[in-house]
Amino acid sequence: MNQKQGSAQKGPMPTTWGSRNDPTAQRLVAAGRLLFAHKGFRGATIRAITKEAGANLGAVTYHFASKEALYHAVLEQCLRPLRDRVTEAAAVPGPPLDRIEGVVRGFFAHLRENPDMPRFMLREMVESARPAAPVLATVQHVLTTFSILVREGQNAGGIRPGNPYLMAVSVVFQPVHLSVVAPMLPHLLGHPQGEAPDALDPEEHAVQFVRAGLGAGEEITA
Amino acid sequence: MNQKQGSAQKGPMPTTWGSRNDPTAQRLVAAGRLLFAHKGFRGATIRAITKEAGANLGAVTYHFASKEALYHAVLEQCLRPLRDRVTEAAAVPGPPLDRIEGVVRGFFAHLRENPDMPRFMLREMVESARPAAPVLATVQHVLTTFSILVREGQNAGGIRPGNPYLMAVSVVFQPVHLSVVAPMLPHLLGHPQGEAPDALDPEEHAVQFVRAGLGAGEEITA
DNA sequence: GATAGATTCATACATACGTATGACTTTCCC
DNA sequence: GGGAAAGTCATACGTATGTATGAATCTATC
Repeated sequence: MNQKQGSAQKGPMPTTWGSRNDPTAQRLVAAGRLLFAHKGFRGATIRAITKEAGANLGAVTYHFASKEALYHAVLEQCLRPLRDRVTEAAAVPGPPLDRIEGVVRGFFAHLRENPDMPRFMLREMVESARPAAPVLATVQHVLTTFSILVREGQNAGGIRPGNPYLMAVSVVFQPVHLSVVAPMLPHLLGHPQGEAPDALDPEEHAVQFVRAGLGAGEEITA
Repeated sequence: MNQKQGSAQKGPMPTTWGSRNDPTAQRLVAAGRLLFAHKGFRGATIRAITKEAGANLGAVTYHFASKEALYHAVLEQCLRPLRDRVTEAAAVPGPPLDRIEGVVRGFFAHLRENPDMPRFMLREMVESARPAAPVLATVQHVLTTFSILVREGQNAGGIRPGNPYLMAVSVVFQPVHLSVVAPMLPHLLGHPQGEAPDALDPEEHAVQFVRAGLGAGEEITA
């Protein structure tokens, strides 16, 4: 009948996991990602997801055993690449502030390539009292990575003193909320269409804001 | 039968609006505020709200005509004081950077006094494609207020160049997400209970981060 | 090409939701 | 104190939801 996701290799193809190589399951994850991001867990119905994926109503139950399991699969597929990208961006050599800039830019790139992700992250941050496991792992990882870089910079002298975790929070949320809000800005401020008042480059702005916010004070002129 | 909210003074007391002075309607707004903030619009059911308020199932329909109308009332009750506080904090005399600090502190104070508000704001930002009217008005107002202060500071020289709206976004979200994330930090980072690793003062951190992020570079030493 | 397993499909079921309804009880003004 | 309006209450209705079920179809191996 069903196949639980954790149990053995009983998937449609004997690969590592029951959804790989399977068009339907893949399409379900893609559709779930789209709809979960835009309507939340409760708001995205199995009927809408399966319709979006061109699959039968029973497909989610068959391939993932439950809506929540599909949700976890979607989260994992969204967040794992982000974790990887943050890890490698933090590992390049150079002064900590430059590496932080690299992570911020990597974050932006990832959000640009996956447009439904920032909404998703904000939503998960807010939706459940206890975030799901992939979210928790990602947040922990990103926050820890940033805070280590911050502490390094504080020891080396390029970053001003302050709690590294709070600094990490202030930094990591810049790409997230700027990616969500910046596209809405023209509409929010009353400008009729996409007519941007000035140049709206959230990434460049974020980089400068973060560098200024963390920096010991002389890196702009240097 | 019912009383629509917009129509005339047909409320339980002939005051300005149908919910003022009425214990039940007030309790519904309070309960709705609590539950909407924690579970979202769809997640907070009328049954849960009325139970929380100690009212009958039909109370929402009777006092507000619909769940959505209650939601709007809740939003209005949440956001109006915030708008007012921002307005008056921005109006005090002084250099723009100090007034921005004042607005940030006012923001924090408001969020501290209304603990379910930051979740609420993030949620509304993310939940609906088009935010509700009170949210839109508040966001517009706060963003405009900040951007005006930023531009003033840029002209006066205390604030570095850059798009004022993006700067406003970066500033205004600091109180919001710090208020949400900071209490979760010890748990997120694995520290068992409320045992904070260092001093966790989100407000002080935000003020310094914002000043540094916006400042032209010399206000710390000055 | 038959057969077993994997997958799709239509449909059914139980539950939870927002709202409607009409009877009941309280409150207030003359 | 009587009566109308305001408010409360229990219950019903229609719909939407996640999941279960069993038959039908596809796929691959011998």
